[in-house]
Amino acid sequence: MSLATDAADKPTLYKRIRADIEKRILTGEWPPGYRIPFEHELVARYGCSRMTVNKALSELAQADLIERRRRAGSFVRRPQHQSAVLKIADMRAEITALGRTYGYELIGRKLRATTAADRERLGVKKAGKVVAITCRHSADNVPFAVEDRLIDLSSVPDAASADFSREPPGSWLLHHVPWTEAEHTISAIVADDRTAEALDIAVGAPCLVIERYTWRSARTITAVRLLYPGDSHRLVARFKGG
Amino acid sequence: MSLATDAADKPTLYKRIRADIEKRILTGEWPPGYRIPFEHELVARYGCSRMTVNKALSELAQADLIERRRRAGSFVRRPQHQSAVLKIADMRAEITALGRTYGYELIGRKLRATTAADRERLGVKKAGKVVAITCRHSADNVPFAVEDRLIDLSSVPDAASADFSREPPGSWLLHHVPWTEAEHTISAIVADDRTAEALDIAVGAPCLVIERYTWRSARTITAVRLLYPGDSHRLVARFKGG
DNA sequence: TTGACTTATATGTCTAGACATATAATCGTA
DNA sequence: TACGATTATATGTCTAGACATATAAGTCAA
Repeated sequence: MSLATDAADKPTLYKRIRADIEKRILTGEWPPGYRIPFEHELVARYGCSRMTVNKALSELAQADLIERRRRAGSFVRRPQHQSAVLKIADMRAEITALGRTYGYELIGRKLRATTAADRERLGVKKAGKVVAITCRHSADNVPFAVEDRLIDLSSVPDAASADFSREPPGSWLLHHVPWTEAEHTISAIVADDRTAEALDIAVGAPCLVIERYTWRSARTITAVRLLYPGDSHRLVARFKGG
Repeated sequence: MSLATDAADKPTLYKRIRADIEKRILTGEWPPGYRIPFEHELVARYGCSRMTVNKALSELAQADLIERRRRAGSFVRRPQHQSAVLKIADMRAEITALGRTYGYELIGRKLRATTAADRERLGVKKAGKVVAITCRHSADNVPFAVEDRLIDLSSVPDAASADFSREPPGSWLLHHVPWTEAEHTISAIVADDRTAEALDIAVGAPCLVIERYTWRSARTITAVRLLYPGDSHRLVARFKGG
């Protein structure tokens, strides 16, 4: 039998404190600029030690919900519209999540010495070798996106002998490269002849372009350009999702 | 005089521990799946208490760099390309950051009862009133983006009497609404006659579209649609930026 | 009024313990 | 061999202290 008020002893104390404060901020009860109770006040309110409330507040500060200032206290921060978590899912995951059948097709693969354009695109200076891959992802046999990728072989030598006819280079890399950082650039273009044909859309139709440049501790790994039919595809980014 | 190895006693111990581990992960020295030393081993290595290494590891877990499993240990996670922090800056900040002069111009403002299309766009069911705003942001007097916005007056009644002829609705809202969540959708279109004229580009030129839907604890606040010339504007998202 | 100095205080970090809990590994039994 | 019970252990949370440090606020002199 549980107590009358339903003890709900599931979450730990520091998480409850964090959730309590987060709720007051998100509902507007504690607006931006509001000084939330001092640690010693929360200690008294929750009847716990300072380290416990400190952990709750530290996590809120890490999430940019509050700002902590020595001697002054902790303050609710202004919402920051400008920052959003953009999910760029793995192509297969993205398509299967839509309940559609994922399809992959290798269009071209070439191993070559870097051209000046390749070096420009990869952001490297020295000459070297790359694998250039063109492939297409489809959903229910309808073109979903075309991919145009360069892999720097000086960083990922194994890619020279990898078989990309069945496995998309993106997932291959995900399993063969230990850790990476990436930069994304998003823009819009209209389809030229080749793009239109590859995506099975009209010439002049809008396309969304995502360019991703990936590296690991200052070493370039890959540069990829993804072209989506612009009117069908949508990227959804949710801010401050709990 | 500092010691030979350069003591560098600036950062606190837990931050040093966190940075040490992060570095090994990022350089690939500890690849995905690698079991990082147990807490008690790190305690021995750094000569500190368990709470200190626990704080370092907890933050790495929060940042999704490692995964912690009871009784098993802590493991380096696989890199997660699919998540990137997309910065959608405030328009003025974005333009001034480029070293250009920001300009704002109100094109139209209308207070009206919601149409079915408005309700669809705002995701509300009940009838009500909205302010519909169209405006233009420019950089060095060149059109930079056009904005088309609805504000739900049942959530933000003050917006009815706000003066949007000088202040963009985005910054007005930022100062009048306590805290919000948002969802962004990005797509591409080609400019129709009106868009082409507003952005001073050719009909049929590509445009990048960002739609943002904002709410506060389940209450709709605003829906905004931003149109950028697609070949000039770029959104940059950086993943796992230190 | 202004600037320099002092003080009070809230947060930042850390310790040396404690018990809770999930679970990998082992052991025992059918 | 397969499965259920037991045990060992790494992490999860928490405490009651401690000292460090940045800084808001007050004090005092020029």
